[in-house]
Amino acid sequence: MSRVTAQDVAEEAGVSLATVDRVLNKRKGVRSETIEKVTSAMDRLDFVRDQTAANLARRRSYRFTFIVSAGETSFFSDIQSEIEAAKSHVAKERVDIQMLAVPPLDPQAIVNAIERLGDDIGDGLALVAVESQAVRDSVNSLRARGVRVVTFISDIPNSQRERFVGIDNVAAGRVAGSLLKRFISAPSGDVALVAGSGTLRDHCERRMGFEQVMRTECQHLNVLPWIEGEEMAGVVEKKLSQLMADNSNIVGLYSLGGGTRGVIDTINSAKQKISVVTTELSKHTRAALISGTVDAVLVQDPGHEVRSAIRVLRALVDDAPINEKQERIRIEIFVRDNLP
Amino acid sequence: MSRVTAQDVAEEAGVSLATVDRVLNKRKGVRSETIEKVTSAMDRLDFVRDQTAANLARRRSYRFTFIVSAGETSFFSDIQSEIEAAKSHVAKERVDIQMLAVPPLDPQAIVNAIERLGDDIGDGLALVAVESQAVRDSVNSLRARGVRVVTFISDIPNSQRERFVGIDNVAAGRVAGSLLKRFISAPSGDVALVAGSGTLRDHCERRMGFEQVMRTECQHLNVLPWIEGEEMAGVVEKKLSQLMADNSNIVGLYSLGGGTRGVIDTINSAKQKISVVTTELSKHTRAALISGTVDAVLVQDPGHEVRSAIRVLRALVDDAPINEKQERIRIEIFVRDNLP
DNA sequence: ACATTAATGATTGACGTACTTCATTAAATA
DNA sequence: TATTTAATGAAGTACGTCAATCATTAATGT
Repeated sequence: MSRVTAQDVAEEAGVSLATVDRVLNKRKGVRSETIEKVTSAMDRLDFVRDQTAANLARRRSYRFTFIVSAGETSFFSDIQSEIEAAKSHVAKERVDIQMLAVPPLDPQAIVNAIERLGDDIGDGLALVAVESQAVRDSVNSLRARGVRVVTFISDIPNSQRERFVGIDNVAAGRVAGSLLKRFISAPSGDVALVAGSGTLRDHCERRMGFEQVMRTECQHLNVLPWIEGEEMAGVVEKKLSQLMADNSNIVGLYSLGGGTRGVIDTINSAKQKISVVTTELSKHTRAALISGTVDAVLVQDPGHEVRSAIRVLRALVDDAPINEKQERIRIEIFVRDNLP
Repeated sequence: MSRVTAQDVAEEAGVSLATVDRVLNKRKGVRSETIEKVTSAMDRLDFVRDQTAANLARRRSYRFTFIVSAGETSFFSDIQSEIEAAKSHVAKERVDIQMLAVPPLDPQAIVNAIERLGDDIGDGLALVAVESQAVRDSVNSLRARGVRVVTFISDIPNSQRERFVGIDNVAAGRVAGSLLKRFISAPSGDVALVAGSGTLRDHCERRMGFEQVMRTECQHLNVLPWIEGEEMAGVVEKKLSQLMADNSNIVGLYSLGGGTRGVIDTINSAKQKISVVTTELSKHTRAALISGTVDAVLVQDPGHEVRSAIRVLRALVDDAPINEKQERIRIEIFVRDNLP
């Protein structure tokens, strides 16, 4: 039994192929009772239109742009290589992807990039957003032009972006908190907090989630003022070793942004046994997990995020439903034993 | 700039379309130097063949069969509904899926099902395998007939199955061990182990991984003889409450299979504070995570597994490369705060 | 009754690749 | 040199849908 075609539906419904096509593509000029005849015939025959043939006939090809941060963190270089990998992978399916790396934390750079691209931006944009009115406006005007926009990794709420592809950062912070709560067996002590920059929404949100848990469930633990590491290992190392020299009672640490290498180096050379949770799966965090310096690493899978962004953009362009379960980006917890 | 077609390649290489096609589809009758001319032209023009058009022309449609356990556990009912969901989703791409549920733990049922299907099994089979020579033979003869076979969730090594779609269960057991090791703050105590059946390979492997960690890293903890719960909540509850009555010093528990509801009910009605790690994300384990009865739940994502099995089977049929990163099934750790 | 509009049919040519047939040319063998 | 064999070209059909055109029919208004 071969597949049911539109022609079969036409015969079953007693109409012409042209009419079936009109119904299929929601073109006007069909009486509602005829529409009914056709749709019921489609149901009876279990017709599913062949997307591949449809795309071919439509000459539809998708063109998407990724604008990502050119940060020197391993996370963003992972993101970039995942985009490259996906690019060649989806090329077979008539999806063309271009990537632009812009200086991190610079709203104007994003706005300029979008301006410069013009129509070359294609059918959709995946954007690592930075909180800023200029970016918000830029996104909104893209949407007005019919370009589909998703934010990526870092969201910009209250804009017309149609979706955010990334994790719930408040929840990520809470996960860190509730893991540390369980990991720390000491009856009391201080907890250090290392972040990248206060201007990054995702960092702020993680911190918020973490402190929520600490405040409400860990009265025995005292969260120290946070260290702003500027995403640089050297800065982190300097500030953290100072902090540890000043506080001999540190029992836990959460590093929620870049510069994790600095955290690891500092702790390795310290004597205290500290429970540590960090982000990002890099060479360094892997080694630290295995050696036991770090207890858990919280991660968002860059590959999943890139593929998800592409699938979502495609679904938006096609007006197709989105498989929510598949597109949910996980807050992944890695310990020594489930490292990939 | 529109896409590069095979026709463009033909012109660039100074040959006919027919020759390009011969090269593209590895048909014989082309001189090696001509092949070189064509492939280099493809490189120069960045030609990527249009899969959608190719599939259309080939009239290729895929037919895959899933044989899964009809177990009454929530995990397998999740698997089944994910297969149903995927079925309608991939139908647009000319992929036809049928599902067969067979009695769990019954090798002969699997063999019979495969026999009965005959050629109706289609191009590929995803099988929740059971350790047995009869099943192994059955798989091997399918492979000999050209049917592509992947095992699914539960592997059957030393067979000709081309791939296993599922998690590393030994690693999952180790994860449970190293989490409990950190969660348990008591200086010493007993640890209970609840499994389903000793005849299930995945359960044995998890147990092995768990005991590895306990033996080598947790000398202060004593793993009690394991409880065989037969995947039934009632049985688990009975045996576990007996065990807890006999041992007043239980500080940790790992439930690695079905019947987790029995574990939760028992612990809820006990007074001791026990660190608990379980499997499966069900209504019950979610509630237990939120209430704090359970500390962590280790999960394999059924949706991911189903979609992965389909993608892998398709790649096998097409002789296409497999995106290893995308197909790696994660050992997911859920705590209260990263519940989906 | 006639003109107008709306709904439908019939037909056709894309889209990019697969695959076949038949003819032609070049190379290898006798 | 004649003959077989291998390599290539030329041309066409098919796949299932889209989209456009033109012709036809039915329904509506004047």
